[in-house]
Amino acid sequence: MEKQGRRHHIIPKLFPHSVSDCSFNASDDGLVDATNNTSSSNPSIPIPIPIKQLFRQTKEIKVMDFFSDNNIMNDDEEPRRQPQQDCNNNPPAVNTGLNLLTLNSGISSTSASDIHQNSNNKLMTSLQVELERLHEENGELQTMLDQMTKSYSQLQAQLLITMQKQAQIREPIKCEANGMLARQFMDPRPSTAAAIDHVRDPSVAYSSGKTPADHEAFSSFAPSNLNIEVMSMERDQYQRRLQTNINCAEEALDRSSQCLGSPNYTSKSSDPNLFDDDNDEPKRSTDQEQVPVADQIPFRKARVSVRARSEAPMISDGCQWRKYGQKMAKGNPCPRAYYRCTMAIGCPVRKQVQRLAEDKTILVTSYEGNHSHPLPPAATAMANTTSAAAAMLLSGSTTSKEAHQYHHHHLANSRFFSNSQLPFFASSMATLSASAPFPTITLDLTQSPMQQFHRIPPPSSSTFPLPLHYHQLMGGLGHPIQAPVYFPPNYKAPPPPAGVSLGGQRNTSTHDSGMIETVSAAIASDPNFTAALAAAISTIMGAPRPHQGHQGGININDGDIANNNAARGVVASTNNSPPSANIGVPPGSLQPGSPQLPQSCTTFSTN
DNA sequence: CGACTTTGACCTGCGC
DNA sequence: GCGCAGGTCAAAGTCG
Repeated sequence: MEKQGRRHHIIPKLFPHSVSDCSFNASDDGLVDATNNTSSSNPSIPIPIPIKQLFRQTKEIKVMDFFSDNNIMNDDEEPRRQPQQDCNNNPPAVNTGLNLLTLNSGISSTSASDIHQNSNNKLMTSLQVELERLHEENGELQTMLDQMTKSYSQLQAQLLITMQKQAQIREPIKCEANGMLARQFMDPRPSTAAAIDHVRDPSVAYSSGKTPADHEAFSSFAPSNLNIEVMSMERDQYQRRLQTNINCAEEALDRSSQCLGSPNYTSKSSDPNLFDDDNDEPKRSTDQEQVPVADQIPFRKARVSVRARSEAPMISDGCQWRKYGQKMAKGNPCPRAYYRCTMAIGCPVRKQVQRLAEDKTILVTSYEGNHSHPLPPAATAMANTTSAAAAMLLSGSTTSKEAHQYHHHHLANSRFFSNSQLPFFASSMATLSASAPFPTITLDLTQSPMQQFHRIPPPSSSTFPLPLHYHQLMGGLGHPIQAPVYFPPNYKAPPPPAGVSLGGQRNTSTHDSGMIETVSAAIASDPNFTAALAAAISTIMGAPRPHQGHQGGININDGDIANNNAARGVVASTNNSPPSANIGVPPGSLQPGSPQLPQSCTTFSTN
C-alpha cells in the first residue's frame, strides 16, 4: 500500500510538466477533460481527446503499480471505456478507430444480438481470466521483491559483521601502528550512536518490519543530528565498541530474519538492552558503563577528504561556510583555505580546501568536526555517504594487499558478490592515509569508471569500494555536477522506479542476471536512493534556488566530468529536465544562485 | 551596515 | 630549545 501511494505521487510531482504542459492545456485529469470535450458545443476539435488519452495512457504506464488490486481495473478499463462513450456521444467528431457499436448498428435480429452478447461474454471471461493471471503475477512479483529486499538486508548485515570481524582481527596490528583509528564519519545521527547505527542500517531496520515510510522518516530525521566528525579512539575502547557493534549487528541480523514481515516490530522494543527507551540511543554495555563518558569521547580528530575535479574554488556540500584563514602549504603552490561552518553559531565543523599540486584541476576538501544543527538534504546525502566511508574505515584495512584480498576473498565469498569481479558499486575509491597527522579517508571522485574498475590499488594506501550511498554524495557536491553513477560493464540497469530509467551501459548478457536482479531490487527499494532521486529531480524541475551570498559555496562545475561521463553514457541525465545550470556555461564559471542547492542533484535519464 | 574575505600575526605540535 | 609547518585569530578591507 505504501508503495502504491508513493508511486502514484512521485511521478506527477517529479514531472509536473510532462503531461499538463501541452499546448492545448490538457489537465492531469484526462477523464475530466475528455468529458468536457464530449459535452462541448464545439465538435470541431476532435484531436485533443485522443492525444490526451495517449498522454494519459503513457503516464499511467509509467506509474503503473503492479501490486495494486484496484489499478488493473481502473487503469485498464477507464481508457478503453472512455473512447466508446465519446464515440457514442460524438460519432461524427471523434474517430477512434474502435467504432465497435456501429458495426452492429444495422443488425437488428435476435440471433445477431445473441451472437454479439455471446462474444461479449467470451470477451469478459477472457478478460477476467487475464485479470486473475495478472493478479497472480503481480503477487509473485511482490513476493519476489520482498524476498530480494530481505536478502539484501540480510546480506548487508552479514557483510557488515564480516567486515567488522575482519577489522577486529586486524586491529591489534593496526593500532600498534597508528595508535588510533577513525571511528565515525559524518554520521547523520548523534556521534555516540553512530557506530551502532552502522549496524542499524536503515535497510536492516527496513527488513525488520519497518515500513519504507518509517525508513524515510528516519532518514529525514537524521539531518538534525548530523555529525561530520571522524573520531578515533584508543585500542581498547575501540575494540570494546567494536564488540558492541558486532553484537548489535548480529542482533539486527537475527531480528531481520526473525521479525521480517512483522509490522509492529521495532528493534528498539525488541531489545531493551541495546537502546534507551526514550532517545533511541544505544545503551552502553556494562563494561562501558564503568568508563566515564568523557573517556569514550574520541581523542584525536580524523578527517574525511573528498577529491573532485572542479574549476570552482570550492565545492558545494549543502552547508554554509565562512573562510577564516588561508595558508601556503609546504610543497604546494596552491594555498590552502580554511572554512568554518556558519549555519549555526558555534558549529565546530571546519573544512580545508586545497588544490592538488600535481593536478590543479583537482580540488581536495577535508571535513572535520560535528555539526551542531540541522542540515539541508544535500548535506545529509553527504553525511550518509561519508557514513558509509566511515563504515569502511571502521572495517579497517591497512595495506593494499589486505584490501585486495579482502575484496576478492570475503566479498567473493558472499552470495551478494559471488558473481561479480568486484563490487558493482565500486564507483569510487576511498584511500586511507597512514602518514597524515590525522587518520584520513579520501574519497576520490576524480577517477573514471574504467579506471576505477580496473585500477590497481596504490601500494601505500588502502582502497575501498563505496556503497550505493556514495551516489548521494555526488548529488550533494553541487548542482551542475553530473553524478558519476557508474555501472560495471556487465551491469544491466534495473527497471526504472516510478517512471525513471537509468541510462548507462547495458549488456544483454544474462550471466549475472541473478545478482543484477538482486541489485536492482536493492536499488529500487532503497528509500535513500528514492529520496535523493526525488530531491534531485524536484530541484531540477524548478524548485526555487536559494540565494547565497557572494561567498557561499561554489559548485563543482566540471565540464570534464559531465562530458566524459555523458560520452560514456554511464551518467544519466534528465531528458525532460530544463537545461541544467551547467549547460552553456563554460567550465569554471560561477553561476549565481546555483551554489549550495539544498538537494542532491544526481540526475537520471527519463528515456 | 552586516556579512564575508583577506592577510599578517600568533599559537601549537612535532621533529631534530 | 629551536625551527618549521599547520592551524587559528582578528583587524582591515570588500561587497551587496
